Amino acid sequence: MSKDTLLSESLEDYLEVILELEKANKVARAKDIAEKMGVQRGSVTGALKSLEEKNLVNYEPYSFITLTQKGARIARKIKARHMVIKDFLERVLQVDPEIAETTACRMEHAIDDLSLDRLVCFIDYIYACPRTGEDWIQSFIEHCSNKELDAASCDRCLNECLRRLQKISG
Amino acid sequence: MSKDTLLSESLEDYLEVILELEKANKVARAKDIAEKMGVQRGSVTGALKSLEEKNLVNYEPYSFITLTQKGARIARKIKARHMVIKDFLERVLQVDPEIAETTACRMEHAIDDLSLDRLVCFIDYIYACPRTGEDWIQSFIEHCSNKELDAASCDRCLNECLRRLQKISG
DNA sequence: TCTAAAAGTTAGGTAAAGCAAACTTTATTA
DNA sequence: TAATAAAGTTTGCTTTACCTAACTTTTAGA
Repeated sequence: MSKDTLLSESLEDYLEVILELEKANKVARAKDIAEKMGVQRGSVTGALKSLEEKNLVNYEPYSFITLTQKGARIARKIKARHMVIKDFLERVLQVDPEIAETTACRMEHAIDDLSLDRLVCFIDYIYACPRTGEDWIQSFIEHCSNKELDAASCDRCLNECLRRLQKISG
Repeated sequence: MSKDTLLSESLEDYLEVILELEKANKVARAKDIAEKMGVQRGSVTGALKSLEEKNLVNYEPYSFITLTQKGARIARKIKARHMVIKDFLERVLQVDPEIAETTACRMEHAIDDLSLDRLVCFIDYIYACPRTGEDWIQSFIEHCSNKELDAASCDRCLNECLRRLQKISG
């Protein structure tokens, strides 16, 4: 029924953009899709036909455009991938938001479901585990420039951790 | 000179495969490229012409195939991306090696240089920092199934960390 | 309400990447 | 060394995804 129709990256992008426009305007218009995708209006028509054939959008010439259930499910999935990857790049790897955005746009088509689940879990774990968290990531940034763990900041960081551990184990 | 010729994913894959074959056989043969890429022999000829035009391979009809300096530089870069991503998926996220392999094959084309650098640094940091390392990842796996941090294993994990911290701070 | 502008579609074209099948060159071996 | 097998190339076709330009439909204002 709703099995993997194996979409191209391009069609995945269209679904994602339509989802965003639906959320913003209740309905997507071809012109806005074209604008968001950085593509000519004519190209949108072709993509819509192809998505319609695959039962991912409700579309007929000159009509409004909405996602079908199946289309919406896929669009949300891809958007979720995007957000998780962007989050990881930004909050964990401390990548600049703009770069994180464009890289997430590409990686969202490449990651598999299992790895994504793990990534979600991993980000969660970093912030939940008393051994890591905010300050641990802070010291990652320093590590990035130093490459070598430097004694002074490592000490500071360890004390932070110790304090937290003592608080927990009483 | 050797600036970003903006290769397609497909051509990047060809370079990577040629690099591997060169490493194994000193020289790449079209038949082997076709086999590794899962593509017909005829398609390889086309790709080689295109790579030759871009000065990435030394090629003329019926000749052996080798990478130019520029081609080798790009191929190594992509291979490095592949290895780093695979390493992260396997050793950090604990993704099954086969899935890690195929996902790395796709993600290697999507990641940017800065994020890759950060990822390298991050993996290094996890294993270098006394707060994390092998046992911390071990407990990540448990966290993955439990979702909630469970008191018993968290305690065990904390003790492991404490022991290490005490050893370091004397 | 009628007409221009905006939105949408169609038609024809290009480029990348692949296929299958026919063909040519090179290599092997009898 | 000749003929045959293997490797490589060419040709013609397909699909995807885009473009531009001309055309049609819809919308909105005078």
